Amino acid sequence: MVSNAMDRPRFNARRQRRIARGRQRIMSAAATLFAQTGFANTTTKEIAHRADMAEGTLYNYFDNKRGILLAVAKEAETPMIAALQDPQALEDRDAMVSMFEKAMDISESQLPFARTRFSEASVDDVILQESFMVRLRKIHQLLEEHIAGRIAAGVFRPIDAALGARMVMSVFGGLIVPALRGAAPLPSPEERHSLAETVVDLLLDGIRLRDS
Amino acid sequence: MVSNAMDRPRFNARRQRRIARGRQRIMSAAATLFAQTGFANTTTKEIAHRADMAEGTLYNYFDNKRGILLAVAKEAETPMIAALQDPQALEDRDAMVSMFEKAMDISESQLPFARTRFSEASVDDVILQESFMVRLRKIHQLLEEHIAGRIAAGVFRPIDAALGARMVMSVFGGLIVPALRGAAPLPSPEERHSLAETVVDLLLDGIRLRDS
Amino acid sequence: MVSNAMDRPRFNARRQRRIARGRQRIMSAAATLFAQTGFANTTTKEIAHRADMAEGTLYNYFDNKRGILLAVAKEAETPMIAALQDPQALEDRDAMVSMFEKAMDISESQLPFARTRFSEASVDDVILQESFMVRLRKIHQLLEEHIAGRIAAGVFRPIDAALGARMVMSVFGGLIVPALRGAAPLPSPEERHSLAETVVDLLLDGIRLRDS
Amino acid sequence: MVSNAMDRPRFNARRQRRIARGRQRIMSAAATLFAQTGFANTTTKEIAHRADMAEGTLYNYFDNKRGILLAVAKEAETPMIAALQDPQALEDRDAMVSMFEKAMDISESQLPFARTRFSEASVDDVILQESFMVRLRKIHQLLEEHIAGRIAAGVFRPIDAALGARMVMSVFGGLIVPALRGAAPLPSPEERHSLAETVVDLLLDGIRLRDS
DNA sequence: AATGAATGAGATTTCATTCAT
DNA sequence: CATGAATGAAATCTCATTCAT
Repeated sequence: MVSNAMDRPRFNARRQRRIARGRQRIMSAAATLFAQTGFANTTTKEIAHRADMAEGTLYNYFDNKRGILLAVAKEAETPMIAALQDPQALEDRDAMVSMFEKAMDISESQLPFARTRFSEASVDDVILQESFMVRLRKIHQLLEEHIAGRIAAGVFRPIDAALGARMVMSVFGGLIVPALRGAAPLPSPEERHSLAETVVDLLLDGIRLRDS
Repeated sequence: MVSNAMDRPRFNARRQRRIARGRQRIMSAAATLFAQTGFANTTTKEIAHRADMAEGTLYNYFDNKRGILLAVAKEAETPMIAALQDPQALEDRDAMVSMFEKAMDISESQLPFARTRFSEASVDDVILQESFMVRLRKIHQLLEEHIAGRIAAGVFRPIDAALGARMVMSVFGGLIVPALRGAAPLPSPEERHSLAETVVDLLLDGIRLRDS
Repeated sequence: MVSNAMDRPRFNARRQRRIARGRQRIMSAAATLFAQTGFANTTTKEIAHRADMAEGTLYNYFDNKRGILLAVAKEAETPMIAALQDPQALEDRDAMVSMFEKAMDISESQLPFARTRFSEASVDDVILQESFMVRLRKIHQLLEEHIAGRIAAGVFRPIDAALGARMVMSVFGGLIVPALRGAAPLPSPEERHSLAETVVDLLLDGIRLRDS
Repeated sequence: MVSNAMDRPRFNARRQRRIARGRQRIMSAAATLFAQTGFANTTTKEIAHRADMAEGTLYNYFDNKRGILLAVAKEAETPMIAALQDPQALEDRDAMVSMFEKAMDISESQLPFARTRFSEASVDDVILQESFMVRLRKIHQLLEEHIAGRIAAGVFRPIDAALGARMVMSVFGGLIVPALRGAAPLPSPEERHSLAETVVDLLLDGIRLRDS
């Protein structure tokens, strides 16, 4: 009310930052809890407590509890896609190893977000479609294109590129899903490298055209 | 009073059948709903309605709602393990194809049970441990032994058998998990066969010792 | 329908006995349970189980659960009143001792009935009025008359007979209530005698006219 | 943020008052209802209605219905023990009269609490043990010591002090229990005085060493 | 914006009673 | 008469959301 024309922009910038910080605190708290016991078993009271604010304050940042879930699910920015968007991703063995390594590199702080998205996708249609499938399809498409290219280049056997992509994704899934399910801890960088190498070797020697 | 000794068994048999029918009706209704929207989002009212009985009747068969969940999770009898217990499972290409085919053969009626177990494992510790991990470990162990045998026989490359088992499971997971997540429909028998064949080919040509 | 005029009476007699036996079994089971955990915390299922019959069978003998309670409360036939109705009850020290002794003589099998009546009187108006107060008032009246007689005979001090009666009842209550509350075990016959003697001595030396 | 150090205490004080008022309102409402119809026959709906709040609000103050009961039972602060702790309690006739008088002085507002504790003790083990018996034993012990002292001083007859204590408690019970049971109204101050006087006279003339 | 007590709709669970067998 | 599964009304309890401060 006292603010004049000059204050606004500054206020707004600050305000934006403050709002962003608030949202972040909430999302981080929520992600951890969602990852542990699931969305439905987490109360807004718990989220507020972990975010160190009052229950009512949550509603200054989100419309409702589900809004927090959707934000958490969307936030989860795994480096998977980045890794796969690299046009060199399947260029040669080392590139593939590097790709798997990077794709498995989910930071401790990102894990709850990824877990939440993965878990709640089986229960929430919006998350399944807008957050989960969209990414999977994107990855699938990139992989398919890469593989088609390698086939055209005479490096891979002339298989169904779509199925090949699915195969690669499966193998990657076998590496990362246990951690997302909470059934296994996150692999250390060393474990990631060694896993990636072995898996790529096994994959390649099947997928690569054999010279005999 | 005189014919008690004879009546009891008959009464019990009838009673057993009636109870089994009741339990089964409830579990079947519950499994479908759990698979669709998750345990926490399914109300006892919905279960009762779908099982065509009064809400209170549920409690003549189960102690509480979670009791239904546990029964559903335990019930899920996928043919996976049976398929894998076949000592011939990895004998040759055809045996492997057949194994994958059988392991993917989840009937429409069993699917909700399997889905429930798969989904709720990430939220319910008892299910995760007693129902989910137990089976996974069993499968893993069987595969590892099979693979170690093939390596000893000079058929497979001398890789880490444990990692090989994980690889096979990953590939199988890539085939079946989408259906369990509700992200894809169950594959038809034909699709199963074709999927199994391609996947085995890709797997084998990596795992098989290359001559020349 | 087949029965003729001669059968009826015999049938009826047998029937009466059978019915009486059934009621008794139920009441005995119920009294025990009511005494342990109270009427409201006892389920018909428990009563039926303890009476070794099916739940539905209860309703062949009683209109409803409360009917069982009322019957139990009414049944409780403590020897208190009988003891007090003896015209000699307060005649001399020995008679008084004997009276207290007899009045405390609640058999193990009667205890649950007495306990139930005592406990539920504080919650159930019908029991309070029709089963509890009626008896208390009767006892009070008898005692008052006895005491008035002793005063007239110059044996007791010229006190308010009503208050004297209340005093005697209080002392008796102090002896028996703990057992009814479940706070103390039933006194053995020896304990009863010794208690009665001491209590009477204490009572008498206050109530008896002192000769100086 | 600046004035936090100062605000907190004030906030807390206000909060304490508000909470205390809430708890008190609930306990008062509950005590009245429990005293009338018993714990098991009182619904949370009734309690909330009488406390003039929504049913759910109860659970902001207590974990569950039983929590309310326990709080009510604990609250009941009868002046009995205070009266008995007076070292002069049995000093002479007037002291005894005064003691009984004070011990009977249960205010109208405290009565439901006392009634609840008395009634529910027969059904709830925690209340019986932690709330009821503890106090009875305390009273008993104090009385016993007083009496032993009077005996040593040659004022009372050389009786068993424990039994004497029980006797005093019985007489007191006879005075107060009817009110606790709901079988009689609370005595007015005048009635209390007159009752105490008569009862003490009767007690004393038995318990007091007779000169003659 | 922040607070957190109050709300009330809705979920789970209990259990006396009925009724078909 | 006996049975016990089915019923459904009612009780307890949870928790996302609101709102006065």
